[in-house]
Amino acid sequence: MAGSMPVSIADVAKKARVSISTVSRVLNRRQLVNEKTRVRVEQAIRDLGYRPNAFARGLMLRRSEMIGLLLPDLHGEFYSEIIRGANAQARELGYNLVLSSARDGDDSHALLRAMQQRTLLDGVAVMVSELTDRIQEALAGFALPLCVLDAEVDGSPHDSVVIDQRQGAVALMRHVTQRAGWRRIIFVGGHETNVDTIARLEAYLQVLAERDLPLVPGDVYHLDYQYDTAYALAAERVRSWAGPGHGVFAANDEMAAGIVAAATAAGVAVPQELAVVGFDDTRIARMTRPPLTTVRVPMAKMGARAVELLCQRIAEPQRPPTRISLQPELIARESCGAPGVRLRAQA
Amino acid sequence: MAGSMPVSIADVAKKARVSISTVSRVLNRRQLVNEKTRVRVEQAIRDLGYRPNAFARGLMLRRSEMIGLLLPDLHGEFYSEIIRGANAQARELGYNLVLSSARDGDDSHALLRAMQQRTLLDGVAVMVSELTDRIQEALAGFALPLCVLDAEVDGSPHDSVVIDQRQGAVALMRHVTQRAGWRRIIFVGGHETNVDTIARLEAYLQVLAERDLPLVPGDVYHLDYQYDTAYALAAERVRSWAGPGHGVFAANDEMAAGIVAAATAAGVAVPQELAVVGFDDTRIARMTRPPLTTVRVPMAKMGARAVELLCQRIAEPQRPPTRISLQPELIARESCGAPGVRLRAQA
DNA sequence: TTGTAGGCGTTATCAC
DNA sequence: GTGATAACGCCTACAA
Repeated sequence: MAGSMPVSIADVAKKARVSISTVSRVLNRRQLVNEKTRVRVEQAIRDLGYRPNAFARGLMLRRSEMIGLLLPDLHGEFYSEIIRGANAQARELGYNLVLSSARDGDDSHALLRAMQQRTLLDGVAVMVSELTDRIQEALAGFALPLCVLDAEVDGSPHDSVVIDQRQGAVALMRHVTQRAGWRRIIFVGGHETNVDTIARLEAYLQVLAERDLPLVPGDVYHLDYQYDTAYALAAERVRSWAGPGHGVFAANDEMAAGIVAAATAAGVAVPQELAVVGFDDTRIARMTRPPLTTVRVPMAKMGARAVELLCQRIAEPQRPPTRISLQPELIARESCGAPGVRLRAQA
Repeated sequence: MAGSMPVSIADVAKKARVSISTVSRVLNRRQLVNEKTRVRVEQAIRDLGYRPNAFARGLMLRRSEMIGLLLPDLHGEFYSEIIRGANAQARELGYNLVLSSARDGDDSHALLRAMQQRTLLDGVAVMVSELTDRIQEALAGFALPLCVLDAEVDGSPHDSVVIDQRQGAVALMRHVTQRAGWRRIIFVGGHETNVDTIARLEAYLQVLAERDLPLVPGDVYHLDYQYDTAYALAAERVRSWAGPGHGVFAANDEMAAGIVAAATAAGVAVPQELAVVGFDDTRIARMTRPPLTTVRVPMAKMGARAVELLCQRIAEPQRPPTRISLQPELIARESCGAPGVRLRAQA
């Protein structure tokens, strides 16, 4: 079958006793070639195990059918689901997905540079978790088709798909204050510069004000979205947090689960002595005991829509920027202590 | 800055009043270039916003610095961790990672074909969960450097990194039969053709025989590795499974967690009335109540080592095939009912 | 319907 | 040190 030395279109042409262009036609516009010749060429292709060279092809066509997906991290189900959705949609549209993630020291800004530097990508979908100046700058000067996930960039000329975090977080906060009767709310977020944390904290402050609840600065914590860290913090603080009408708003389900586990381990009953809610509705929310009240974020959909937008722009570079806003959904379960609220079936 | 029309190396050369070759030399820093000319060229590059065309470059160099990672699925932490490890290692070695996964109808075999068809990949790391004839065939005739994950392919000429599943599963089975005193063991695996399930089932049978325990055909189930499916099955069967010395060996942690949850919901105490163990030691294992006894599979490491092997082969195509076997590790927690066994600290 | 020839943007091999 | 020039493998007018 496949010889070990690279076989080119010229080899096929010779073997089929036709010209190079005819082989090319067979490869691309099959209809424009005589039936008999086509069969002969196809036979030669098979015999030689010929595979068109994608570099040469790309050099002419100026496209690789590859798009990049740049994520701030790869840890946990949140990103995993985005990848899953993006991958499925990319395949659907005939693209391959090139994955990359900020890691350790080097931030997204450096990666953005690298991605457009000597790259074969037709475009990039990028999720930024912090909007530093350098990142804004990198986005603004980006040379490839671009789609921004999750972050709101003011006056951005790029396509973007965002979650209406504010709305979801407000709904959650109203639920716990109105339905579950929380009066003291501990906020446990990610890093202070994280865009998601910022949006959720804003909602926290807004509803606190709405309900005339005092803002206690010491009740706002900034961690890193990880289970373990939240567990450790809660293990230390949970007794001081506990009390009637007290609850924790964790900025994601992982941290919420860690807090529930730490509370339970410390003998603090959830939700009776300390209620807890999370965010994202990853699978861990249902597996926690009690199951977490949370806000469902359509992660896979977000990935899929971003890829879709990106591919549309690649196909039609001049179209006006589109912004897709995905609505999150309040998922009321038992960890918040609201009486008998079951908005949907639970596993 | 960057003009909108593609600027080539020729433009840079003209602007810097040098030849194309000199620009190329500046770019690749191989040979010495006069300091003054170098500066002039670099200035021109900046002024024009020149980025070398990766296709043309690849056409000459015959490499893209991209490697593929082909997974059977993208669902859940298992694959997510493999991706994470692979991505980190790829970056480390200067490669980009192109992700792909079998989805719905089209199996890995079709994907393998597609990947080498018109692709710019320097090599592919592939994880196969079923060793059908078509897949074996696709692997055997693969034209690119290849590294196989997880599956044992007899007499394979390829590099591979595998987990010694058998050994891990045997250790687990011995633990539950000897330390925890199980005498009836329900096995809940993935699909019958799944390579992991096969290995774990073999260990199950082996230790059953070792311990002179009867094999009850009705006690072997084949599901799909999902939490929900396992929950549903257990919800229905858990009362008939319960009993002193009875336990469930689930082939992954997700299913084990589902079974624990279903048992708890049905009022069957874990591990007193029904013990449960899982496999993989994903994070869910620690979060389950009681925490799961399981076998730790170094998923991220598996991904990283596969990429490493692959890149070594790309660099040195003629080297003899390497096979890396990673050892799993028994993690004894509380769900198995063994008395006071704590091999390691728990979160 | 098929062939010829030019070009895509690099790198590599020579000369100078 | 630097500059022509020939590959690399493919696509696509244009000609036949």
